[in-house]
Amino acid sequence: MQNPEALALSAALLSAAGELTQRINDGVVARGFEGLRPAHGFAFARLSWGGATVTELAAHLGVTKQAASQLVDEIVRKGYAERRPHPEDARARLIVLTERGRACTRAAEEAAAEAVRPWTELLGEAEIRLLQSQLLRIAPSGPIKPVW
Amino acid sequence: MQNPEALALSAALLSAAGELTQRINDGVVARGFEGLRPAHGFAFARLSWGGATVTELAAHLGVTKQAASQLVDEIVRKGYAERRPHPEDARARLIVLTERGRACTRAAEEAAAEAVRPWTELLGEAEIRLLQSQLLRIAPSGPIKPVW
DNA sequence: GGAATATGGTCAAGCTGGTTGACCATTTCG
DNA sequence: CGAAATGGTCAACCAGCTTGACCATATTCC
Repeated sequence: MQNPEALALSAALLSAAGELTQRINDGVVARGFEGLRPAHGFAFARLSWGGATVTELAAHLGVTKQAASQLVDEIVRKGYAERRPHPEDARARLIVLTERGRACTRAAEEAAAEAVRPWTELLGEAEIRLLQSQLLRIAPSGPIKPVW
Repeated sequence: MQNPEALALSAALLSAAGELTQRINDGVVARGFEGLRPAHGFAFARLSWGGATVTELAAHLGVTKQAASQLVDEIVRKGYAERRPHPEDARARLIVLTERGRACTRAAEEAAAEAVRPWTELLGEAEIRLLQSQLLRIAPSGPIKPVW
């Protein structure tokens, strides 16, 4: 792949990612969950799988544990999650989603499906599946970081 | 496409985009251009096509013109661009890249090619081309926004 | 032509979301 | 047991953006 092509690929990837994030967040807000930013969505994604500690969340989001703690403050204050004592470590606290938090996660899934739909119409079902499989092979499993 | 799949696709897309941004920026820094953030790269991309006004840049980046003006201050101070009087409008100024700015743009192209290389090895040349064509069809041409 | 309005740009102040550094409670290791 | 490591929070600070006010030049319209 030549240089300018690689840059075009990168720009397209970033542009698509930004658009998608925006649409998902808009969709979540439209479903009645206010005061949320995309970062909260990524936190929910991690929490929905059995909860997590602040430190685990920080690693997942690629920020300091102080920043993660602030974010947890926020979603707790808004009723999406709660801090419980950790069952195996008295130092730690387990952050778990409330029912409202789980409802919000489902809303995000719906919004994502809705956001992807125009792409499916554009590329067709088969190509979307291929795209997904390519991206899954490419995507690192490390922390999810903002694009810039 | 079912809900959880759409979310998985989104996560993969965002993850890949974040990783790519990081690598390109690292590559640019490694080539000796310091003090730059990914946002600067997107500004350069717009400027390299004949320059732009602050307002045009702001629209391209999806920020206020004040924010764009600050960003221009920065890259001017660091020697990547300069403000010239606009040839057709005495109110406006045309921001153009300096030779150093163009060199940095070339470095970004190299870094992008380098960042994409492992993906080419993973998927093969043909699939990468397909991926690019899919993304180009999907990507909106609107402002480039951060992923979250 | 000239007043009214729109547009390009900058300055200043403030907010938000992150950082670093210090600290306490608890756990783990030697 | 004591020392070091780990989970978490508090506090102070900082970068990058926003809003609001303002000036200079262009454009519109009578």
